[in-house]
Amino acid sequence: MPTISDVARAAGVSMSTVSYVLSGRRPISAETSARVKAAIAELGYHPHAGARALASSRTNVLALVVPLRVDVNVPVIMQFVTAVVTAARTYNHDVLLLTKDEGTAGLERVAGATMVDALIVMDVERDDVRIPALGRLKQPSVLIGLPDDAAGIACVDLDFAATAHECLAHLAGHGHRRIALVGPSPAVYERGTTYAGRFLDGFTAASDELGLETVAHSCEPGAAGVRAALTEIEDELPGATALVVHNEEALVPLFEELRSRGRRVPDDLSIVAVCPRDVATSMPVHLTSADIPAHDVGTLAVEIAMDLLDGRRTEGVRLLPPTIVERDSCAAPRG
Amino acid sequence: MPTISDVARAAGVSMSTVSYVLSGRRPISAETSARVKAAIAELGYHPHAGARALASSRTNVLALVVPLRVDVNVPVIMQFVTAVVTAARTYNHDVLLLTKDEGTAGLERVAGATMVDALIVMDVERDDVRIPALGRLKQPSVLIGLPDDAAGIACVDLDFAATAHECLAHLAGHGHRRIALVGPSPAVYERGTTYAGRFLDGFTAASDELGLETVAHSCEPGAAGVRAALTEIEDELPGATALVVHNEEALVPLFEELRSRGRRVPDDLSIVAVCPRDVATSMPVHLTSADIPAHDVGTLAVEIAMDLLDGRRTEGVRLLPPTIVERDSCAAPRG
DNA sequence: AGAATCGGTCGAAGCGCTTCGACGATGGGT
DNA sequence: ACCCATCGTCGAAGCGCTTCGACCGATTCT
Repeated sequence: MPTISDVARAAGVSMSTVSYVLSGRRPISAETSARVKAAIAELGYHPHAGARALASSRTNVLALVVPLRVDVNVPVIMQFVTAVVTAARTYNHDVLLLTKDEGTAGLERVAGATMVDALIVMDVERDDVRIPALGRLKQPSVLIGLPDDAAGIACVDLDFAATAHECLAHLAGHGHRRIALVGPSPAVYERGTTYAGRFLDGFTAASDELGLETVAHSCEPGAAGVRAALTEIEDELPGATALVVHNEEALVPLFEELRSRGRRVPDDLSIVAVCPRDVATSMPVHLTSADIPAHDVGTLAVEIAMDLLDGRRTEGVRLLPPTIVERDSCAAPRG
Repeated sequence: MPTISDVARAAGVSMSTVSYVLSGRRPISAETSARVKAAIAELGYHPHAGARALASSRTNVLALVVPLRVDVNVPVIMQFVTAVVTAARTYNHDVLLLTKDEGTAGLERVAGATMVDALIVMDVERDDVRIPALGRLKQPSVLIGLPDDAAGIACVDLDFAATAHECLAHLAGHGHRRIALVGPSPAVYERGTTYAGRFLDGFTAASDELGLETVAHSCEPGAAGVRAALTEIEDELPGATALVVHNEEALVPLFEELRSRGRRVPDDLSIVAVCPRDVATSMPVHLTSADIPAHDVGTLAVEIAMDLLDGRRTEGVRLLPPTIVERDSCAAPRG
């Protein structure tokens, strides 16, 4: 492995000149620069990351903390991850992957050891213990999700309240007045990630605003859960003509159940789902859906991290606007 | 951030003693060791990763190259990833995540910069251009998958040929003699990952060995593809009583199609699938399936990497034996 | 014309750690 | 009683890089 001094010798300059060619922090003449670059290419020189980190206290690595809970959102998580990695690369950074189960200790470890310049944390909970820990680190961090109190840490997420509003507005636009929400399982509401609650709040608010008759129900996983939810909904809001489904997992059993009840989508019942595009299009009827913009959120998280590193931009909460994609699951209510 | 010399001063010893306490490379008396550890805890000292890497040429970081192709196997990929990260942590290593689309350049970058001690590469293709590049690196690597020529690089994968054999043997055990394979889409066979071909070879060989009548078909994605495959199968092997499905994506439309043809599982048709456990149990009938042991493969990959780093174990190919989990999709053929 | 400025380069210090050789103090073997 | 090994510790070199101050020659300003 050639070192910077090999390059310097080969190019007939000093080490510092090579360094400045590489970093651009001082002007270097075109010829010198060319000679140095040629030497670099010829020797196949790569600066040693550790040495560089030691001397500059910059690692060009971002930590990304992912939940490893293997539930239905795995593809969405993967979308976040690839978005973050890809975006990081455009800023010449790499990504160190941590799992949530390492908890606070993991954050302290990589930050304390100066392995990373900044941290991006997914799956942040309402009252996440990691937030105070993050605040103590010398590296900046950005949260994907929205805790109750971000304590001044930057956050990015989809605007779930606005998403609920858009879903209802879309259905109202088709003429629906009686609409039910099939929400996540009670476990999700309890678990602490706030998106379910924010969606529900938005749903309720939009319902009032639009003058709709609505009911909201959580939905236990599995066919039985769906059946129960549907039954209760018919009980509490008889004649509902549309469903907002904020529960990816429920989608398949929901279609099964609707089929067996003889209700056709969208003829008898319209549906708007909140789920990734590919899930929406993998259903028997392609669903009109609000996308989870995992890619945008991940990319934005990296951009904020970079801004923070450069001392730009003050922290704060960024809620991305929803996008509803119209497909085949909405129609005007019957009669 | 306290440094090792702060710790040394606080404990009243030299820097090297602190270092030896941490690494255990030289004997240190119990009292000294205790004093040093106390100082470390009190100061909240973390060794600087870059400095350590520079001095020791060990980074304690593994590179993991993942495909970012967002197709149906995303959950499986995620299982690999979490297995690798978790296993790496037990060896006190972290994981740097690279995407396949960076290709050879990404490998050379992180290896050249000495950011990692070893590399684990997923989704290796038949004639993967990254293999020669990997061979040129000074770091060892391990492949997940099985190329035509591993060029001496260690490989880990499920034994797909044996898996096919087990699937057939299981069905034969139930009394089936006429069995069809619903394979991956032609694109998968062409793409270059070898598992599809290995499964097919194993299927054919086992068919002969067990004296079965079989037919194998690729299956285009989507409902239409499934319908076509099923029709051709009925044509070429009329009266087939069982299916081996090596195509996760086809499963949902397959059930739809069987329902509409009035064929019940397992009463009229038995099925063995090759897919993750959760996919198998998310079908209308819980499928008897051969698991993709992503967790084991990922863990083993890390173990091999560690062995390689310690100069232990010679490279080679490790094919993990399959496990068939019996559920509700197999019965004796009718009549 | 002399001072101030700027572009381009060099030398050296120092980032925080590991590791090698050295050294005194013990203790066992003979 | 003497030599050698071993244990426990220290000092210093050096890993490969960045960056600061200095320097020199060429402009530019006044």
